[in-house]
Amino acid sequence: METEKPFDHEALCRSMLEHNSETISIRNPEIAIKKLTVIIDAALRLSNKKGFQAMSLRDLSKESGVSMGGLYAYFDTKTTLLGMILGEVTRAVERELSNPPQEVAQDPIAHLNWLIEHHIRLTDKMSPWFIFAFMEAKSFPLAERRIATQSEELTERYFSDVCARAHRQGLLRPGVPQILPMLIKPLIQDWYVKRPKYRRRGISLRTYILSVQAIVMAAILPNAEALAPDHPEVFYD
Amino acid sequence: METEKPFDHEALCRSMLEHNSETISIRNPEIAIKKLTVIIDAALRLSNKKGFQAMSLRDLSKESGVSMGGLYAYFDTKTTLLGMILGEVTRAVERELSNPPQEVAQDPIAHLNWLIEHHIRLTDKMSPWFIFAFMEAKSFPLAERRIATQSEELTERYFSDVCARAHRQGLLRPGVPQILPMLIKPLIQDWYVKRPKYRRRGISLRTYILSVQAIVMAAILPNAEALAPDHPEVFYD
DNA sequence: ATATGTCAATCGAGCGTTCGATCGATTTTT
DNA sequence: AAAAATCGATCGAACGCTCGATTGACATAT
Repeated sequence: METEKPFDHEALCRSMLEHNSETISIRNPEIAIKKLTVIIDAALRLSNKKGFQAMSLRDLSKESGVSMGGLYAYFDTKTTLLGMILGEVTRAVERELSNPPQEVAQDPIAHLNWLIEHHIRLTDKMSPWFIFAFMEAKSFPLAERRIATQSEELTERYFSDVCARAHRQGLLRPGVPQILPMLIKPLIQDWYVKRPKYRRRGISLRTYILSVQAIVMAAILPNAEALAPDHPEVFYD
Repeated sequence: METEKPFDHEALCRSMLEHNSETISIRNPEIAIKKLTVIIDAALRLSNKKGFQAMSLRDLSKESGVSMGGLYAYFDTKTTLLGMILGEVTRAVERELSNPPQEVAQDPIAHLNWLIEHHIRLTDKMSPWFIFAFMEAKSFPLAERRIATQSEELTERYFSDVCARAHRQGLLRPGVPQILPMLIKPLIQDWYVKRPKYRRRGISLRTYILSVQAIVMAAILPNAEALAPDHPEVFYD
């Protein structure tokens, strides 16, 4: 049970502590990480239920079991708390998607499939974080919104770069929409944006990944056969 | 300029007044519609900027030019205001998508393309309304959230029904993901969810529609040629 | 071993402000 | 003159945030 999640909140909060050491007044790292985990956990739960603005610090205090004043040992402003969470999301995306294995990086098609799979898996493991970043973005203060926009553009560049490479190598069939790289992101996002729906319908993570890959491959590959893979349960019979 | 938008807010607010006559205390319909239009217009503008919860009624009063007390002649609760807007969105979807022209309804493929085009065009004309319904849904009270969920499921059924019909008629190629109908919605939603991005990149509505159609057609049609249409500027060369 | 001193960590009452909602006075329409 | 519509002062509750008081674990002195 303890090694279950490689991206559990505790590990993320450790990174969070390192990157915000000047605004967190707690000196003992063990205590800080443990409590930060509880606070962030509660903050994501409340935010994703009613929105960050609508979450009062009294709500957060009650949900986390940390007093009002105690909270302010971990952030100096409600907006700072927002920025801390947001920063951790963008760091995770960069960390996980910028270093594909060598054998994958050489083949643009394999690279694209790798990006799709790992991006979905990342957002799955960190879904409360991504839901937060996505749904609250519009109400961010200007500075924080810029970070969110740049992070979004970075993600898209992963897709557009690999598509451009595939195009240069003549791997695309005719009639691939130029904005296809922009449309991969919403396909990936739906997994965490509407997660309850997919859970309700019994769609597994694996099925979802295979389906998105199949759609994207169908959109770009010249030979239609390449995309009827060996997972029949995923597709129309 | 006056006949520019078939779904201008005034027409929508007229429908809104009819469906909420018991909670609106203004007796003169002309006055009511005119003022309701101003109020809803301001409410959508403010909500989509900072979130419905974060929008105070004082903000709304200032933005709309209607006094605090005046607002309460049009709704008895802030939540009621939310429900009024939401109801109008679901009505519009049903009104616009449930009656395809006869010649389209007979061919599932044409029907699917028709649904994609008209759904995108509807959300484009009513984008503030759809942004509101989509972004605020999670913070709705239970009753309002149910309406939103059912509306979402209705929309999806339009797509899944037509896909099922295409499948029964043997029009689908092998390897079409069973969850494809679920994934059409996010492709459509991206147009209004991330509209500033598409505007920034100079993507036209027409290009967007053609691109989504091309991706979906590529995903379901057996012959890849069918999807290299006569709009070269939309696609990779 | 016990007593004392120290300070990071925690707490919750209370600050000024703003919230959703109310209502009697006033203006506009009929 | 009566009715309809509009206004803005007003309310108690709740907001983000501050701050002085308290705790408890550990180092030092006895």
